[in-house]
Amino acid sequence: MPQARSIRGINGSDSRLPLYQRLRDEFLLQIAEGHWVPGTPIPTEAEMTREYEVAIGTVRKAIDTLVQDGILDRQQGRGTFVRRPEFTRSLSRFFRQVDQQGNTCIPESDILSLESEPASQHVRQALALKARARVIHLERVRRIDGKPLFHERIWLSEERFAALLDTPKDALGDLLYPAYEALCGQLIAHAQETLSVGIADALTSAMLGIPVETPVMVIDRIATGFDGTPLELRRSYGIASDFRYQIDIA
Amino acid sequence: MPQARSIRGINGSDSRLPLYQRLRDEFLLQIAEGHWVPGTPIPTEAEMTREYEVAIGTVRKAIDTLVQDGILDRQQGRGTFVRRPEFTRSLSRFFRQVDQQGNTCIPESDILSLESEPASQHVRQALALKARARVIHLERVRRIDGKPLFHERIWLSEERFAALLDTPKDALGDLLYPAYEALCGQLIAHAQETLSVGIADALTSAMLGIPVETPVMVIDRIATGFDGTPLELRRSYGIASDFRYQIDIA
DNA sequence: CAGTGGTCTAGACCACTCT
DNA sequence: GAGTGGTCTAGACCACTGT
Repeated sequence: MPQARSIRGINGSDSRLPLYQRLRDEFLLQIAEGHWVPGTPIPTEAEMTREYEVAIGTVRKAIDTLVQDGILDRQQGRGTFVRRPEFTRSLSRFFRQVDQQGNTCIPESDILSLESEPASQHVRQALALKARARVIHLERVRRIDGKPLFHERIWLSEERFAALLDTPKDALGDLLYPAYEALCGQLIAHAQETLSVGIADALTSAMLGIPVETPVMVIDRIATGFDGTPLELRRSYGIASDFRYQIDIA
Repeated sequence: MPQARSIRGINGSDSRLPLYQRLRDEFLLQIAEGHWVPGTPIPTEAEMTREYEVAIGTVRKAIDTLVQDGILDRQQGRGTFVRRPEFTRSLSRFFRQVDQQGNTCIPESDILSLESEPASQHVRQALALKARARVIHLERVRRIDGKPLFHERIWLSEERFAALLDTPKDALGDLLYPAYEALCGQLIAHAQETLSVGIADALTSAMLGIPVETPVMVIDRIATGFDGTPLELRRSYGIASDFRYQIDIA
């Protein structure tokens, strides 16, 4: 019988906070520390009730907030899981990405280069690297039916992602994040994207097949792990006229 | 003692749906029909418990979902209210709108023209107007500290907004939606915005003080009332280099 | 102070998934 | 059939707002 580690006093949480919020913090800790990982269900509601000595409604409310935030995923009859983030929600999905049959699809990835280089100051800051750290730099083009959609520049800490240097660049597939997980054990949990408008430089315009100095959408992304460490820095260039973004205001 | 109108059978809702979802639908109906309006609290949880003959937890869950969707607003000790939509969440807030003191602020509105005209086919469709209906067309520039931020074109059904034609255009103030409510009794509840990139035409470039053919962000907005009727069509042009949009992917 | 929403409990029963 | 999350109930007590 495991010791019930009552949530009421522990955990560093402000004990004036409602129980369900302290529970929520505790759950986030379990995820950040890697005790709960995507793929295996987290403990059942009944177990948590015993473990933390709270009512099941309180456990449910704590889980509710995390489900709401897209961090957990309930599956009736199966269990509750840590969600893999849905990068289909990226700003990049607002580019016209349909194939000849009219289906939305994942663009093909064509990696132009993959090499080690010293981190520039900007990259070192964004990835929180030590002085004189090295990074892996990828350049790639993403296409649908051969039509270029994005030109992308990506930087990764060489220390964490060294395994990529031993992999032929044509073997990485169309999606990088599964490769990060499989080859380097690095799980991407969150990302922050910033959209702005720029002007195509020589390389980008050549890659996208547009005249130089045409407007392009620029998407800057910083992707982080479950513990908040920045793992990937990415800049994507897309043709501005292919872009259309829609929101609802309630 | 009013008749308890049990939610269990009525309301056109599919009776296989959970109670709280049928309650939610019922609440949305109260809002759409104007029985619940912003400014006065909706009935208390205890009242609804009696009215619909359900447990208070079920009422709370129904309200929870509407609060989550930004439709209701709970205020402890005061009551629960129908929310006025926050148009501070518009895409337009992603333009650099700070004054000389560095504070975010509401741009000044300078109405260039306000006149009645026959609806074009595009406007008629967007506002769901009858054939040969007339519309009110506004053109305005929005500025901060005198610096132009947007050029806007706005169309409204003349039938609903006739009172605007009797108002001097300088008396409308910086925000139109309060004027719609005060002068025309038209409450904006939702809006849908679409962002794309275009090229400034002669008028827009003159209004924004930029060269012709410079890239501009184009925000198309359709704003609707609580019952879903489209009320306003709006197109805003802003300087692309002032634009920066940020999202989080969880 | 009365009345509101906010938190928490304790349990019943249902619907779904897997074996 | 055993075990999971989903729905619903009934009530206690707390925290905040207005008078």
